[in-house]
Amino acid sequence: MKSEKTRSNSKNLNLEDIARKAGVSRSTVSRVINNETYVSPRTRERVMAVVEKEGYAPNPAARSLVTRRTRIIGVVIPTSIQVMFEDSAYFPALLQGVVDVTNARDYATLLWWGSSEADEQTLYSRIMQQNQLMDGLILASIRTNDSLITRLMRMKVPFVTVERPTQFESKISYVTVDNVQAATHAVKYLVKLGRRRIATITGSLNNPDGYDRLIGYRQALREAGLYLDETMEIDGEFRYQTAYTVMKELLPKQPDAIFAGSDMMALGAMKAIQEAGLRVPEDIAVIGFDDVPLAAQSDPALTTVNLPVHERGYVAAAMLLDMIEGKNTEVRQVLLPTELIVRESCGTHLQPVAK
Amino acid sequence: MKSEKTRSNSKNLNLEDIARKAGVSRSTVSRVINNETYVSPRTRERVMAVVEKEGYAPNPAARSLVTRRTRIIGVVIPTSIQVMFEDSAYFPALLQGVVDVTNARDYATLLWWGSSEADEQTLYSRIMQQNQLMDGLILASIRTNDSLITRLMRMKVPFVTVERPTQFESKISYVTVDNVQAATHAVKYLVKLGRRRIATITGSLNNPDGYDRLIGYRQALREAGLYLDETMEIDGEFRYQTAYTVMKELLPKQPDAIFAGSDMMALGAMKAIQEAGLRVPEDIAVIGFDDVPLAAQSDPALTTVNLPVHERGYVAAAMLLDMIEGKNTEVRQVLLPTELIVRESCGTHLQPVAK
DNA sequence: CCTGCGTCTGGGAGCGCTCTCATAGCAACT
DNA sequence: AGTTGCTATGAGAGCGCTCCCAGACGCAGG
Repeated sequence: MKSEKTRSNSKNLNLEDIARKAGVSRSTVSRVINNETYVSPRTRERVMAVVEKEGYAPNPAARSLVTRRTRIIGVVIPTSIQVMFEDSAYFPALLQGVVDVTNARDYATLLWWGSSEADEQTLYSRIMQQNQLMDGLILASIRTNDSLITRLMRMKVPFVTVERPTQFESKISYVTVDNVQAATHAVKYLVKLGRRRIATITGSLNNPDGYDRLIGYRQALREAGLYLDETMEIDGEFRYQTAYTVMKELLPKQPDAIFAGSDMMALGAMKAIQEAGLRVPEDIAVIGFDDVPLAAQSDPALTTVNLPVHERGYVAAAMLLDMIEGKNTEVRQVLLPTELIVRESCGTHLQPVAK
Repeated sequence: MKSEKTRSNSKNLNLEDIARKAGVSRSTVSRVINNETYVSPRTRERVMAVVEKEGYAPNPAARSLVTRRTRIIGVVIPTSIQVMFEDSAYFPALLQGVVDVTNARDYATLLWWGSSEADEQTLYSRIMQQNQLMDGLILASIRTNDSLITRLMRMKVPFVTVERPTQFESKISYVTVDNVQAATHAVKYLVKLGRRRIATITGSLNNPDGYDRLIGYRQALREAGLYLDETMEIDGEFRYQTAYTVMKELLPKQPDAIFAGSDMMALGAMKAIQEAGLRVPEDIAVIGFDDVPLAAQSDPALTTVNLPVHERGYVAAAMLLDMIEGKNTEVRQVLLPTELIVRESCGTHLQPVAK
């Protein structure tokens, strides 16, 4: 009995194998699978039949070795999710927006997500090491003055951020919401309802979203001719627990309204207010930011600013793919519209103080 | 003036370039960057100096073309997140567990996440097309009788599921929680508190988690000698809104306890109960499943079953990488422990009915 | 008949790595 | 001096694709 090696039946065929089976050359098969012109209909049909029968798929490594394209984009989220946005659905919604685009345009999405343990710089080193693996990057929650940004610019890796950059702003493509304008609008709404002692619990100020919302708050007070009191601005780190704690410190100052930089912080603040025996909105109005699903279900239901998070990911991904494919090479900055969602936590129905 | 082409200064160097600069051969540089033996310390040092100075990183496509390894794993989540788990943090936590492992072991994570529009089969076709791009897969929320599973098995692509498979169970490696046992334990707890008319709002029954929890519920009633009433088992689809609706239909049957297949459903049920003027837990006890962050903040705080979601992803990823690296080739099944978290929604403090 | 010009096909080079094999150098034994 | 064994290095082939170029073929016009 001849010793015949039993080869793995799952062995992947290559172009040459398909060419042989179809009685054509490697080049012709390549033309067919890349849907190029200059192939006769008869040949094309014959090749396709073999390709489908054998379940052939081109080897992506070989392909991208020569094309220098991978059809993969990376999404970078440095902080472990719990730290940054707790139980809100921000990153899932953002990611959903991204994959809706990459799915439709036949790209794959590589997730660069920080671990609780590992530090950001390690993650960034790995990303730079692997930069040839990706055609471009979407950056979320990244400090713009980080060396990653400069390295990416130097290596000419296409990227889009989903926050306003704090550096190189004119050279970086980004998509965000007009935080300043939205915050101003929200605070003016409080003013219009008759509130005068409006405090704010801010998100982390090294995050552009958090920072810009504070700027918007100040601008509204200024335009309303109200006194700016720095002790009425407290950092809540985007966290429920922190907001709960700082709200208690805020109570002795007797604010009549709280503008929170996120819904989770608004809910934390509301809990502290209610535990102190005060009523929302009668004693203190609370307004949030984000419009998380939970906001509609709290008691009282939270008045907040709705952000198009899904769209943020969607637009960023679309912009990135356009850059990669050379459809739109110039730098673009997109500000998505926000919407004030009026519910109960500011007492829209009862107007506590006459204007 | 000589016309001199300005070449991109971001051109990636290759092994040969580094070799020339270090005065050694391609092979030697390869040995150094792969940390192989048989390189003299002097040479290694000299090469490393050049590598670092030039910021050289090997081309992943070229490398995996010959090694047939990519150091990339895929995570497959077919349904768009909103459909399946609403605002709970299930998938983020699962993903966090996965990336904690891949980060530590220097793998990259490719996200195959369904779009709302695109159907699952399209996604699965793309995955199969790209199977050479990944060393293995983690499958979440996939119907085990799907053709994807059989194709993966035929192509000998290593994979691990994070639910109990409904088919080929003995041939598939998976990691999940002991849903049956956990549900039995939870329902027995209700029995011990004196509840006798215990209804259940189940998750989707084509999901193994949802199905097994129902099985556990029935088993507990049987063991307690209680009557099994099929009209007391209603599908809540894992959704807050659906649970809210079906709970209203359940009220006329006068249950004294609800075992919900998820926390979100428990909260939906609680809302319906309270809106009907009944009290939780005095009139109806409610017990959930998942221990989402929100469960601790509801009123009353929800008694529920804590699942190690992060660990589920963590263990699955670790198992997959072991399979890929040939450290552990045999099929393994892991059941992670659960924990009953007693809060207020079952009235632990007040024991409404004497035993 | 040749030439020109489209359409279609095949062969060869080369992308940047790894891996096998050959070989040089050197020390320690016969 | 020859042999052995180990360390250290280099050369060559080849992974599976794309892309460039050469050439075959058919058909028009001179």
